[in-house]
Amino acid sequence: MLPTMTTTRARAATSQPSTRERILDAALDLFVQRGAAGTTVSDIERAVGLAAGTGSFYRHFRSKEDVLVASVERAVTRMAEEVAVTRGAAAAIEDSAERRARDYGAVLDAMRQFEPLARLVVAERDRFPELQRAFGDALGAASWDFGWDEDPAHAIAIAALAGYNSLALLDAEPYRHITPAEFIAALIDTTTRTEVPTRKRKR
Amino acid sequence: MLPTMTTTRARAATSQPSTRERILDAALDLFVQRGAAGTTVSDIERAVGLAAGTGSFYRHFRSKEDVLVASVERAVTRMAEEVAVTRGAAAAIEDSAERRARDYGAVLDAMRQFEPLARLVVAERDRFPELQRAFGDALGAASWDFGWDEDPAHAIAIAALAGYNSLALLDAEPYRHITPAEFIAALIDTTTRTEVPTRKRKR
DNA sequence: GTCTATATATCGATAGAC
DNA sequence: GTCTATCGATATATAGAC
Repeated sequence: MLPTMTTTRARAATSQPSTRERILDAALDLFVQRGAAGTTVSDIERAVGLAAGTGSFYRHFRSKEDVLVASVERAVTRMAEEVAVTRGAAAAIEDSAERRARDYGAVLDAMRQFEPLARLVVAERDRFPELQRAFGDALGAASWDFGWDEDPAHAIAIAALAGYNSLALLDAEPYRHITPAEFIAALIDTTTRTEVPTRKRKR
Repeated sequence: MLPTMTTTRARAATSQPSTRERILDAALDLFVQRGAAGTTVSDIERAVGLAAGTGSFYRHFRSKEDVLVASVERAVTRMAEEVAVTRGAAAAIEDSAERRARDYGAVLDAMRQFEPLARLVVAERDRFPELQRAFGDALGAASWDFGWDEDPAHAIAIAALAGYNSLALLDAEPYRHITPAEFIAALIDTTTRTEVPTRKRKR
């Protein structure tokens, strides 16, 4: 309401990010890398060029927990927006196989980006339930939602992408030696040859 | 070599676990739950019934990092042995579909067990590279190893199980509402209808 | 093998000068 | 908005009595 309150918004229109925003970015990096408990306020201050150990941080946030929640919520929202755009572009493609390849590629990219953030949320959600809620909202906004009964094969494909991502991250064999393109191609091939209009056997 | 050195092994044959072993168990639980940095030596002491704040812990381990590495290595080895046994039992089944269902069930169970440990390893592997090595060895011992070129459909199925596991853990839709049995059944169904000896079209 | 007591360091956070 | 200085709480770790 007061004139001075417009500072943040005014600066957002210019080039240089405010110290508050730089703290949000740097803090998230540290939280993801070392965990919330493993990150000190001094670390954050040092990362944004403030003198470590002085409480300069507290002119921008009320506590370490405050910046944890704020930074995760911001990052999760941003990523969800990007993913929705990328997947939307892929959805416009005509050819069926090509469209799936592009969509799966976009999904896998999104998972790669989301994964460090997801790890942080899972690790801290007991202490900060807000994080879990923000993450769930973001998944919805990213049009991550789809039915199981309508298309189980698609749900399985998405799960396979998620599994490939985390297994490759763990350096597990053979996934660490398979490229994303190879995996996606095989995935489409495996889940495609079912387009038979005839009813199948038992059950 | 000395007579007093046999204490640990001697007690292992009896009923009650030594304080050292109780520390290993309790510490791992805490590390998984709160992270390494979020767990204090006092927490560990309290969890095993020692007075918190006194340094009794240090009569059994030289440091917190010491018990972190030791507890993860022990747990990872134990789990790998259990998994190998369970999967071995499933491999003896005659019927193909039934064997796959049992094997996938065993794999999924193993993933559920391994997952908290895997999270801890991924979170701390930058600071403790030994953990990553121990985890990799365990994956090998658990007969987690298989080829991509020989059977990509199987590799995709394993990835799908891993993805289902982590997505359900994230409370993502629709996976949180699908039971393991349902998912496995659909997975087998999807990756099965390909047993056609005839060559398929293009490429 | 467990406790008391304590050394030493670091953490989150605040008050106040500039 | 940033720094100096500092408080109070808590952390790892050690020495020594029992």
